[in-house]
Amino acid sequence: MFGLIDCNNFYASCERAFNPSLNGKPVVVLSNNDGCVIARSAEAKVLGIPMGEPAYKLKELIETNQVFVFSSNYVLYGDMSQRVMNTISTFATDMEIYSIDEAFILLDGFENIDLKEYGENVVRTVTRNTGIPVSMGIAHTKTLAKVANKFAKKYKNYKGVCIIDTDEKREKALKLTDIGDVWGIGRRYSKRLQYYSINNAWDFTQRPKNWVRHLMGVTGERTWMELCGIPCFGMDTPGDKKSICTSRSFGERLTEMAPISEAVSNFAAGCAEKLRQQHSYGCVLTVFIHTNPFATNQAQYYNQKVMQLSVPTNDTTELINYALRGLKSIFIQGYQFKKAGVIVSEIVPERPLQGDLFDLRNREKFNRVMTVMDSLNTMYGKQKVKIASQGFDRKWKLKNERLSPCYTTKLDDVLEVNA
DNA sequence: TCTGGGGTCCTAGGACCC
DNA sequence: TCTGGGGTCCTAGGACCC
Repeated sequence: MFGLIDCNNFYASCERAFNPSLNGKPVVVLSNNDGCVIARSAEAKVLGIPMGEPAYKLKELIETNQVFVFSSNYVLYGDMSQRVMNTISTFATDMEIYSIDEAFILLDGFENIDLKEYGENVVRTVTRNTGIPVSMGIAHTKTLAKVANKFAKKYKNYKGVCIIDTDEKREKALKLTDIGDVWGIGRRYSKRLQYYSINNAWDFTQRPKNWVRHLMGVTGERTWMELCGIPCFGMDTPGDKKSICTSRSFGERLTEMAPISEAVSNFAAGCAEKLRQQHSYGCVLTVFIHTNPFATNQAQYYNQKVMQLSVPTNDTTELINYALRGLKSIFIQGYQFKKAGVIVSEIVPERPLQGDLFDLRNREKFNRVMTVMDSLNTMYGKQKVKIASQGFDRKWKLKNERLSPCYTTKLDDVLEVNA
């Protein structure tokens, strides 16, 4: 059996964990740049605030209902996620962290254990240890565990745990699950399936396998089988990233090269750091810039430059160099730029490294520089040491006017309790 | 005025090889 | 008039996830 533990309204719950006055109140968390809603507490959902809605469209609704609004604080959420995962890991020998707020665990050898009791214990313990409410779904396949998890969240008297372990329960659950809510069926397929009068997950399983294969390929076929109780997905051990992207929308529109160069330097540096963390090198670097696609009355420009690196690298200085050269080749004066980014792809392990016969760079030396830089930044804080082109102006910086404190990672932000 | 950021996998078709 | 059979690799686009 697979268990899926998923945090309830994760980002909103993180904000609440250290600010209990928010309990029972509507809370929303906004995306970078305070752009759109990416998390909502149950109360905010009741108010009809949709996921992904731009914040400015909700201004009135937010004011009249006294919704508490937060900029996203990924440092806090990342740290809270680790705490949740640490607790879950004490309950299982095989665990797969699937995203920032959910994890699968393998329930093998649990034949003589009361799964309901076990699940309730997991849910209770995680919530007690971290302050984050979670739910757990248990079933024979990952996709069914996902379905079970939705019911665990939906019905209070389940005490946060739902188990689908018989055909009767499976049929009942699938009949109550909209086709679009199935893991692996997104907006497009859900629309196409509805065209064939498939409205819920049960309808879907009643179609012949070949028909599904024809319409949706092997991925659809796998989902079909999983819903029928035949496992297609095992526990995954996520390997190294195959592409790494760092990109941001700017807090204000930029027209000049200088602040955009600074931003792009920082994005390249971010990619380099991520590469070093997973002990990989990148072989291709892409840099892109574009104007604001929503501003339809303005002149639009999008361009990107893809560059093959002469030697695979994870060196910040080298990647910044490429990125800035690429930027220079695509930047045009006269546009209001809104976003830029750097993507590193064709990622290979650090060793063995294929060198370049004519390479003049002292790679040993630069490697040591990077190692020292990383260790200084680990010890004294992010970006204590950086490359000059990363700059200090930060004209491109994000808008985040409603940022909560970093309660768990910054000494100055630690809560004070008056007793 | 104001609309996020980061990933994965699969498939079809074209170009090429013998 | 008639034009084989068997492969690989790459890329763009489409779908999905959180």
